[in-house]
Amino acid sequence: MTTALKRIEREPLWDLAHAQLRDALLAGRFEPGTVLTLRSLAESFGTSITPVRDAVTRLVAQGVLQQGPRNSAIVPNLSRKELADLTVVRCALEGRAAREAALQRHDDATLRRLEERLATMQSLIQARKLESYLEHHRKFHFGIYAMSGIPLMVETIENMWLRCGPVLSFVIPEYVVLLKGWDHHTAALKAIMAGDADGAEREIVADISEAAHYLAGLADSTGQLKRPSG
Amino acid sequence: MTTALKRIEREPLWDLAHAQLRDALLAGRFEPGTVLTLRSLAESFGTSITPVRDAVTRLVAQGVLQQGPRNSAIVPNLSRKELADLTVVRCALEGRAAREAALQRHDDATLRRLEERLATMQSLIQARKLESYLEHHRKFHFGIYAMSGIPLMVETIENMWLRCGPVLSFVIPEYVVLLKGWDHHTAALKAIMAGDADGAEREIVADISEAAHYLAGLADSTGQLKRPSG
DNA sequence: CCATGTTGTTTGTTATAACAAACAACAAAA
DNA sequence: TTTTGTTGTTTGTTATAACAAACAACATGG
Repeated sequence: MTTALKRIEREPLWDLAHAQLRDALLAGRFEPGTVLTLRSLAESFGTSITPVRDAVTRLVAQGVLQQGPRNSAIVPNLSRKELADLTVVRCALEGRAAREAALQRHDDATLRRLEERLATMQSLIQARKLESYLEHHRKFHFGIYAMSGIPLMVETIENMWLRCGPVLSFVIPEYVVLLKGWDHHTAALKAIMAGDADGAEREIVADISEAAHYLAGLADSTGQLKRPSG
Repeated sequence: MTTALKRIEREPLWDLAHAQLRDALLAGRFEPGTVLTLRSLAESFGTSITPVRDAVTRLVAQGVLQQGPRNSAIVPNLSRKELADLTVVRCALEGRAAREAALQRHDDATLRRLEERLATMQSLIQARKLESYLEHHRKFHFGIYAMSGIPLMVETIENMWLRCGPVLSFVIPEYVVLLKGWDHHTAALKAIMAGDADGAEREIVADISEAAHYLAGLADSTGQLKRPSG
């Protein structure tokens, strides 16, 4: 039976605020180092401070926002060391997820969808549509991780991506255009389809490591990552 | 210069509530499946609902508490599948942490402290002081993970431990007394001291896997983990 | 006896106000 | 000029009240 009536769901305001902040962080729309004040956020959302307080509390608990002095929430500015740490954790997690994905059977529809997305990504790069490329790039990675069949894994990896969200936008202009990581993506997918667990893990780890190595080059003398001025 | 005066810091009420709930969860003082209502928690803490709301929001954001219908917070009851997922993630994370720990040099004081703790754990088992054994067991594991030099790793692993906190108490009566996992602990520490990365990872993974295998045997026909009646 | 409608209670959500700590600007004294 | 004290503003914290949805108990009608 099909539901004739649409399900009633009144999403709480703090949930909407949380999602909006989350997307803004992931897209790099907040300059690293910015302090987010409850009242200004409340004003921009058109609500009282109570819902935005819940949202910010949640973000801080997830480690997405750093808590500065006086429990203020600031969008994190990654140092070279923090980026290296993030890379180690991401490699362990995402490498393992790719391995688990390779160990399981998948229906053709799922695999074909990923192949199509890969093709889309290539054309988006050549068309220099960088912002929508990043969206597909993200969905490609998480499409693989979802194939592990471990929701907790996906959730944890998502948390790591959120943490490097603000600096992730730094990578757009130069790195992506050079098709860096392109071969790793195709090789990883091919390995998963072939059931090659070692290969899948190796390619994903290589993809992450190389991107991190590129990003590390953007650090200044103090170790802080900076957006390339070009 | 040494600070002559102690730093002034008035911890927020919701931080205290968060810590108390966190410890109670980790110690298994809440029966899995219990729904935590804001007003009852507020009454037991002697505060208004605002601080406890912040604390609960944080716990839910961390995945420590599950959110049931009507955004209510319930202490999670792990299924066999969720335990298996948790085990995969923990092995990837904690195995890698042990590996990183083995790759670095450590001062003798740190290593000796861990050896002493290991001895303490053994005597606590033989004296059947199970609850304080678990405390030392936890500190031993995290002592190793801290030696990786990666705070993010420690933080993420801590999150995973929190998630299996409620059922972790199930393991106390029988498993620990049998000295299961004892050899893995000593072997892991020895491997780290010898700089044997492969061995360190292997032993930690074995420790986690065997405990998980034991726990999985406690699942009922529906897949829910139950406290042994004995 | 069962189904249905009503009502009261419980519970999360949101807004608002009062509060305290921190910070910035400015003024006054050395 | 520099330092110090004051003041006003900003900002997170907490309590409280009003609100709405969900649930349970009970009553009512078939």
